[in-house]
Amino acid sequence: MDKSKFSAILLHWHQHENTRVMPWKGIKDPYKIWLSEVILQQTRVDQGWKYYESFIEKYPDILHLANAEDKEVFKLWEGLGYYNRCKNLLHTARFIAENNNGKFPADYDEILALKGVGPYTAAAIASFAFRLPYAVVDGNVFRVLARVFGNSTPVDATEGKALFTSLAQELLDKKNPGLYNQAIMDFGATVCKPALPLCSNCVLQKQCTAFNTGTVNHLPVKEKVLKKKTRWFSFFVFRHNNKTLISKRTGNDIWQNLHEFYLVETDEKPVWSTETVLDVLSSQLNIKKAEVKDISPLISQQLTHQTIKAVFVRVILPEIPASLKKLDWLKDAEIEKLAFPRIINQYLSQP
DNA sequence: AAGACGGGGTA
DNA sequence: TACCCAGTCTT
Repeated sequence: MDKSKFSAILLHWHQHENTRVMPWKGIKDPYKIWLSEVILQQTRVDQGWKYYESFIEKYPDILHLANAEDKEVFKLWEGLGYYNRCKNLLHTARFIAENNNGKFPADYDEILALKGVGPYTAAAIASFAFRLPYAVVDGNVFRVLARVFGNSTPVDATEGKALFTSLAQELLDKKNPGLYNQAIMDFGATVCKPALPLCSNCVLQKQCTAFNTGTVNHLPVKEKVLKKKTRWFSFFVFRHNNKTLISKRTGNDIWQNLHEFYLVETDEKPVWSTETVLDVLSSQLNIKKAEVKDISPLISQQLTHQTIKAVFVRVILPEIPASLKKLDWLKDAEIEKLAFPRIINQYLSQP
């Protein structure tokens, strides 16, 4: 592949054949670019689209976001996953509001230093909003470059990341960095797709090493294997006087900053009956008076790296025991304002 | 360098 | 089910 022709072919394709439309495409407002890029980290465009629109509607500029309450912003992020993105989003909005008078930094290194902004997002903001010559390297770029240049260096290791970043930077059209970055990502997403790429109709077919050697389906190469585990959760839905016990998740675990019911995690599948539940309540929480309303069937949720299997046990407490007094007991109207993991919302939305 | 972090689409 | 998605942060 002739490197000097690569960007020209891509830009030509972008101008004449690329019909991909997105609400943030072509805009220059760094706040909106930043927001869209954070939402799209490890997230499909279709999935992030609605979230972007509701964020822009509610927080049209960075000061609106900076002044929002955590609870409200997390509720808007609910369901999108990778919730630390939301935490960092708020942190950065407030940082820019306080330290830079709400003005987004226009320098690559300053942008990269922001929390939640890595090399990809910094290059995207720098090129789209400020026309700076930084090449984006995301999953699309890894795939397109690995195939076109027939490079089987693993993209998920340090060497491969450096190699493809350097190659991307070399190929970047320095006069149109934003346009070029947009082009290669759209190309990767719509033509040079992970599965069933549209090679027969590809403008790079003649120059593509992978196509010419029949290795399209073997590139890019990844070497890391995902380890999966299964976890067993028992959520106790404690009710007392129309209030429910709700806690906020903290610590180094999934769903940080989201809310949940009183959780007991076990190493094996829990086998609950009214009797065993009452035993556990008595021995662990010193609850002597309780009515076990019902025990849900096992509900399963597949995450990327773990399978969650959860049971929900509804318990009516005639009085709040000392062991649970300091926790938050909330009315339904308050609960509706909080963000919950999908598996809990799934349970709550059941008839 | 390796692991952790969600939820959904596709084959 | 396995893999991937406009990646980043922590250990």
